[in-house]
Amino acid sequence: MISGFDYIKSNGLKKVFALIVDGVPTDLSAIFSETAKVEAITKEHPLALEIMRHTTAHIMAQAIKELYPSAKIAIGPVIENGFYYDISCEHHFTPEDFPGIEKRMREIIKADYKITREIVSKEDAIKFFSSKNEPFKVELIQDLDVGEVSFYHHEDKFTDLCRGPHLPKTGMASVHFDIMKVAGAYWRGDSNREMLQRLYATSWFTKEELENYINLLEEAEKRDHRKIGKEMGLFHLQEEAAGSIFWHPRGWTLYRTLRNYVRKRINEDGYVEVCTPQMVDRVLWEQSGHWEKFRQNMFISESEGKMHAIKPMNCPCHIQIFKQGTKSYRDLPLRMAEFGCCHRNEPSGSLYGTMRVRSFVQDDAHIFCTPEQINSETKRFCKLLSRIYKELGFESFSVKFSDRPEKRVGSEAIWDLAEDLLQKAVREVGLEYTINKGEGAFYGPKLEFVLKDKLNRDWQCGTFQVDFNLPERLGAWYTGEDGEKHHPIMLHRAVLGSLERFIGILLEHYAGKLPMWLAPVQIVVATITNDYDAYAQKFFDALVTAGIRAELDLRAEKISYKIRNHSLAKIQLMAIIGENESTNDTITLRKMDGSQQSLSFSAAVDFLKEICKEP
RNA sequence: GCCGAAAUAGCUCAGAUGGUAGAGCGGCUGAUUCGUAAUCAGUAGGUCGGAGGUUCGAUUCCUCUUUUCGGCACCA
Repeated sequence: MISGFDYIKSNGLKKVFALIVDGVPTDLSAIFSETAKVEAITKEHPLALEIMRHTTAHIMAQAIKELYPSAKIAIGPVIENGFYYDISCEHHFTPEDFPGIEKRMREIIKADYKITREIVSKEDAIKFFSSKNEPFKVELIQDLDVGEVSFYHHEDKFTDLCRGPHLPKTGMASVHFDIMKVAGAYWRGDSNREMLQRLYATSWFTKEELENYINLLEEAEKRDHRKIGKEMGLFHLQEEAAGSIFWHPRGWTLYRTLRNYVRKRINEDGYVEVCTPQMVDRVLWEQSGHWEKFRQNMFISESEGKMHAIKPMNCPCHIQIFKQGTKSYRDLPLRMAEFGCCHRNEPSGSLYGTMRVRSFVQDDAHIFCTPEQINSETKRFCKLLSRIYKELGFESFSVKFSDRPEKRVGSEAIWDLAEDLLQKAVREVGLEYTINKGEGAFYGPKLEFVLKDKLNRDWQCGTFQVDFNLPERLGAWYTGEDGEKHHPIMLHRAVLGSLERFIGILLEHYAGKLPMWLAPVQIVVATITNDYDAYAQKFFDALVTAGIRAELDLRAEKISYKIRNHSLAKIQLMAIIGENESTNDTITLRKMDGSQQSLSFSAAVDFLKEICKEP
């Protein structure tokens, strides 16, 4: 048997963070057989950063315990870009405390304490943390279904419960970290339990990486759709209608353009569009089961002794249309779409710009079909969605498949069928997917489509859910080939999700510089002096006739002023009209980056028609 | 909903240990007609988020409340 330290020494390895012994990540202190398969984790290894961050999280906990002895520590995991530690403390942490904690952390790193692992029996571990007045650790250990746990000691200065592995000494942790923010977080993610203080930190091997990350955050802040929406004059929100959007002319133009584009695509794909009531008697929601489950989140209106709910979704209404008259298997699949405005009383703390609102419109549709049609409808939808995402400028998206949850309705046979059909269909259209075990809806399995934006952030937008419950609950049926009555399968689907949210995503993805066909103002025609107003007006009129969304700026301002003005509003193209243009019957088109080209009057109109063309 | 922070002119922000506020941009008026990201001058504009309380006096201190921001929880 040899130790990890022996191993790296005999192999002449340096700066090893940890080892992977027979496939299991372990500390350098681990003892293992000479014949074991060993891999050294150095800086380049994918696990290295994670291990380093984890140790840094412990160092932060140690620093906090030393500076605030009354602090009780909970958990401190690694997350994307860094780590956090949850702490219960009488002292309310503020960003002013961060430099002090960071300073102490750097001292701990400099002190280069040895980090050692110790195996402790469950009983002793509980005793130890009880004596240290660490109730969260005690609870964690109590809930572990094992006989012994491992401790990590920073010499005699600090001890934490942890599975590891960790760096062999604190001096190996990177000093390129930054405590970012403090926020509340429920103990064990349970909203009924104590709220702890969560300190978030980011940590990197090099200063450069840390700076890159900070820059990325700054870039994300610049792209914030709330900020860009204001700069572009798209919408506003105000106190009297929290969670609902006031769309301004430019914003509403974007909204309508996006909606009409989707409308065109689904129309081509064999959908019919409907419009259903905004308010529906509670009886229908009781039948659908929503009243029982979501009553808290529904807006209610009462009149003449009747209680209505403002619709939180469209599906029960679509079933009402389906139920009109009789349906035969020949009517299926029936693809029923609606850009219906839905209201959900979202918790106040969850509201976020246009991304999470109480009043929104989904590009919603329900496909009524037979079980045999699930496969072809799934494929059809995947193709539609792929095309729409691509045309909107999203190069890649991923698919998640959620299978049967514990609490569910429907027979095992139909779940088997639906899950198989769904997965098979996704494979057949050539999409890769990952499985979200047990995450399906109670009424059926589902697919979720996740977009990646230019900042590499994920946004779950599309959804495709098989439902073999609601049509039955609401009494929808069709006559099959066999002459018998059958309940149709209902497929709930959306490509963009909510338009409000999707517009937010688009704004952040493009940093406001939308593709021309989506831009609310495609061009501003601006004159250099008022002598050329007539020529500018003529060009502007030609553009409007050609269906271009143009605006005319005849103000007696300098051209540089106008350029700055419109550039700040993210207008990407301007027509500059001065003496040259007017005398030569040309148009100078200027892009936001300053590049420009001169075209004849008619060529300019054609050019604009071309670049503003909707896909 | 929970924890924490914030709210001052249309926007971005400054400010006073309690004596009713200030800048830049924007608006308006006038002048300027000037070729690629801010022309000059003048002027108007604020119950300092809302409601109570303490005080001779509150935008400032206290309580409540609304909204926003950062997270957590939630998201049919």
